[in-house]
Amino acid sequence: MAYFRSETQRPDFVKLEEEILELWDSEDTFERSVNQRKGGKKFVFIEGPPTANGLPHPGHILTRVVKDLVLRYRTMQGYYVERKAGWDTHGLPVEIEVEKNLRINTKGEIENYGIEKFNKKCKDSVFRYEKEWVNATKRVGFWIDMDSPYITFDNKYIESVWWSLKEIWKKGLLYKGHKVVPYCPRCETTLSSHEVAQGYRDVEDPSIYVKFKLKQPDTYLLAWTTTPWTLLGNIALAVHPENRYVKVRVKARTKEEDLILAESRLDVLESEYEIIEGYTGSDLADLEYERLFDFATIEGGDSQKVVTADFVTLEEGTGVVHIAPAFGEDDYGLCRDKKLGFSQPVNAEGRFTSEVPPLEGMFVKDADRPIIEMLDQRGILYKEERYSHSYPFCWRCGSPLLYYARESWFIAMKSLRDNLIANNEKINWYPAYLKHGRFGNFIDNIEDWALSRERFWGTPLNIWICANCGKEFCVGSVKELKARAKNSVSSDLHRPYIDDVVFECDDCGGEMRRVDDVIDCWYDSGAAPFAQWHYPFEKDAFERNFPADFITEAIDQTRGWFYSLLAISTTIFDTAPYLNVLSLGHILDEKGVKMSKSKGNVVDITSTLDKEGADALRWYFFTAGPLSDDVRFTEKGILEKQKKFLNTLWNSYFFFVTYAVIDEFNPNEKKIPMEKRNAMDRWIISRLNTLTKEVIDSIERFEIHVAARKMEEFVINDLSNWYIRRSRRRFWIVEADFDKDSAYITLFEVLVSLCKLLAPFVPFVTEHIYQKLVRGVSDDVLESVHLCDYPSPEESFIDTELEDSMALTSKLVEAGRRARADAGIKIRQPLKEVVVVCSDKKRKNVERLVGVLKDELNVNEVRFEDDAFVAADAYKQVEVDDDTALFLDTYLDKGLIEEGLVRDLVRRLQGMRKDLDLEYTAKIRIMYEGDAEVKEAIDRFSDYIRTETLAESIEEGKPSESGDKIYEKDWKIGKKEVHLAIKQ
RNA sequence: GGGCUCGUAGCUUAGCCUGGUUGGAGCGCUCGGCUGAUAACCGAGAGGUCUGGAGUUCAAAUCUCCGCGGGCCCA
Repeated sequence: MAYFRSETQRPDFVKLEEEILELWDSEDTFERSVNQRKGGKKFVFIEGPPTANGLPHPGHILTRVVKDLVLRYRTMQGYYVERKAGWDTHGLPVEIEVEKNLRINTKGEIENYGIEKFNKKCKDSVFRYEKEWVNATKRVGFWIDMDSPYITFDNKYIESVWWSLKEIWKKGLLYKGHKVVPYCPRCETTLSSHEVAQGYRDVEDPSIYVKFKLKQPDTYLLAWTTTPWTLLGNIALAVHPENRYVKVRVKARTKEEDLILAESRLDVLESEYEIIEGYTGSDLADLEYERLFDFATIEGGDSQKVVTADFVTLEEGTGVVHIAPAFGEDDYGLCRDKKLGFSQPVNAEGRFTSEVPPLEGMFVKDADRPIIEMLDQRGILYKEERYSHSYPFCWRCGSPLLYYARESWFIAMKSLRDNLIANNEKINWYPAYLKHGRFGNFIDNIEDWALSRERFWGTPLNIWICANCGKEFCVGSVKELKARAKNSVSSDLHRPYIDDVVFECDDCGGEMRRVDDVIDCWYDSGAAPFAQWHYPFEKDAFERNFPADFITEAIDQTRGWFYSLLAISTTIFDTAPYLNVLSLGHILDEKGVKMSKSKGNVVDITSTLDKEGADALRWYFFTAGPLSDDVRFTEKGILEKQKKFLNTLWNSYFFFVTYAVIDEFNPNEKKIPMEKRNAMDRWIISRLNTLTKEVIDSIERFEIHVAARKMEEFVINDLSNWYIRRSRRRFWIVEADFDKDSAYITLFEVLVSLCKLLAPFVPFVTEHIYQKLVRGVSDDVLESVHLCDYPSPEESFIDTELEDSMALTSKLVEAGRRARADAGIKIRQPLKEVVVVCSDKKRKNVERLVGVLKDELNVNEVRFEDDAFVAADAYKQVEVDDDTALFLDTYLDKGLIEEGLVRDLVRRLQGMRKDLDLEYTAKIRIMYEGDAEVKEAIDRFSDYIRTETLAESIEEGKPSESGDKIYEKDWKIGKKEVHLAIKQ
């Protein structure tokens, strides 16, 4: 009885994968792989939650298979690896999708439509592509628990987020300030940076040089701006502290006047000038000037003075920069740092308020012209030009965006800078340069986190303020909310329900109402380490799972999720929330350009999965290069992986099964100790164990591509093209044989180990092979390769000397083939001998593998000599390396020629067998016609020919009949003509 | 505009950290060979201004600086 089932030679990998998916489903293999490790060491992973309101693209697939690889690997190593899926569900992108569908644009329109209905639509929309995500996730083999995922819009999740915000609030780190944001005055919406980036266009704007009068007669600071309307909000003028500035005397319309500007910007002056004085920027600090427009009220500090700022450049303008904190982020930050005042003469629609009577109600961009005219009339416009630059416009409606200070809530991250830096030190970054590079630089210069969003669909900001006395209160739980509420509390914590909840002020008895804002959805996902477990309302799961051992996402998350996790964890727990972070590159199209919807070059991953399958795709990603590098996506590349690697692996397995079936080989009955196996066997086992070591080392360093490439080389070169090719004949022996058993048991062991090694990388084909090789054959074994332990190297099986010997032998084989090619003698022609001239040490190494050398070079003898060897004329010499040379005896005697002829005949006969597609074990009868030399050779070697071709007889002559059972062919071998016939 | 990162044969890439034999592979191409697991394999060959330039050095793909191009983040 056969122990193995025969196998198809050309697998349909896609079908195979679908069958494996069904197997895993029906046997709960994933759940069991996790649960059987319960009680073992923990390996904690956090899923960075994707948003399911768009289809998964190739980049998502990459992160999913990398996560899967690492988690399967750790699981097989015995770790208990829980894997909770997560969904990111809040935020502006979701709202924008819904707005598009409703064909509305502005906040006003949303309010008219109804926040309740709007948020319901948002909630429905976030799982629009859930099915596609779940399918893709399963299809590529990412094992993660999608049945009980964390969802950021869940009440429990929100409650945990509220708890954390209250912790921050209690520490006094949550405060209200202003944030300058890109703002569309028409849509009345702030835009995310991603949206802003979409809308840059080159435009021409007025650029004006304005004279700010100092408190000395006829002396002015000359400033430059491309947004005249912002002059109404001017608070200060900035100069660079170290730059050179000069006072120059110029002729104005009627009189002379003095202007101050940067020395290197003097060429902006249009008239003759005379330099009066020079200063550095810091000399100018604190100079006071007269207010340009005396309209808007200024609150909260000084104004109309010169300050220094490092961001002032000398590439354009005058080196004197007009500062309006309401309209520029740098400006706002500078005024805050220098404790200057603030003025906001523009309303939410981008129109001047009643504080500016001459311009009241006018849209700011339309006010540029009247403002320039006003300045000109007052004689303080030095000159006007046009200026081309790129400026952001609203991607929806095309309005120019305004940078605009809005009230906003902040987390005081700047005050925690040292803690962030210290906690970052606890994290291993892959690649390492991110730690002190991009990420380190970012937190070195960290700014406070603008947390609030004036929007609808998000976690409501849990702060209530007393309308009467201004007292703040932050709610930290649902229980607290209910306890404080004067009215009933909805079971849904979202807007608009939460907006109706009012408290009574402890201090004055006034009515406390919630601020209108929701929070940044980056805070939601950054809270995942605890919010996914509903901490602290439920404690166990979080305490087991913090901090995480591992997270991975693409490089763009450096300032996104990687940061928000660290920021929140630092404010609340003052520790790092993850210990290892692997940053991945992006997927580019085949030209090396990023994939984007607008370019239309996004590859449809499902078609790849339907054609080449998940293993080929995974293997392509894992071998393409360092995971931290961008990778070009080409279908050709994936197909090549399937052909080269998967097919070779398959064929190695197929070869084994084919002969194991014929021989009824049973691995359970044969135990052959390593020392009794031949050198070839010990070599491949040694290589396998060396490989195991290298693979583990590489995975531990997250050098996934190194591990994968080493395995690929092993499969193709060592196993398939060397071990199996060299060992083939051992499997062909018909009768029971010790050496044959050694070969079987060795190949079997290698294949099974290899499956385990490869299982985290290509989980489908390895599972299939395991099922056929192990599960179907032996009782009492684990039901899945993914339930097995990951191999660990068996040091006693590693024989580096033997590996070196084989490497040298292989070099000698190559050299011998070169010599044959030089001499024009084909390999099929046997030769008398080859002489190897080398050191004693090498000789000893090669001697144990001399059979391999003889076989590969088709020579009858291998002889070793020292340097003194002098070759006869017939010897062809080739160099092997520095101290090794090889001499091939090219002399052919009659016997050798006959042998060669016979080899040629056998080769033709084997070809004919293949033409007939005969079973490997089918017997044949041979008839031939040829000259006397052919007959003589065949007579002499007839035993050999019959063994090789499984012939029962070999006769001279032509078959008398013809038909299906007879196959005849004329051959030309060298100069001889031979007729061959095969009878079945 | 700023920061970070990548750029090696037609394509995919090793080597770069720690400078030093004629810069290795694979795919594709040409020629020859081999072939009863393999759309495989083996040998020879063509194909490289190692993105451009400058510098450091006895010596640079490798270290430094300045460009160019791709990518990411931020303005």
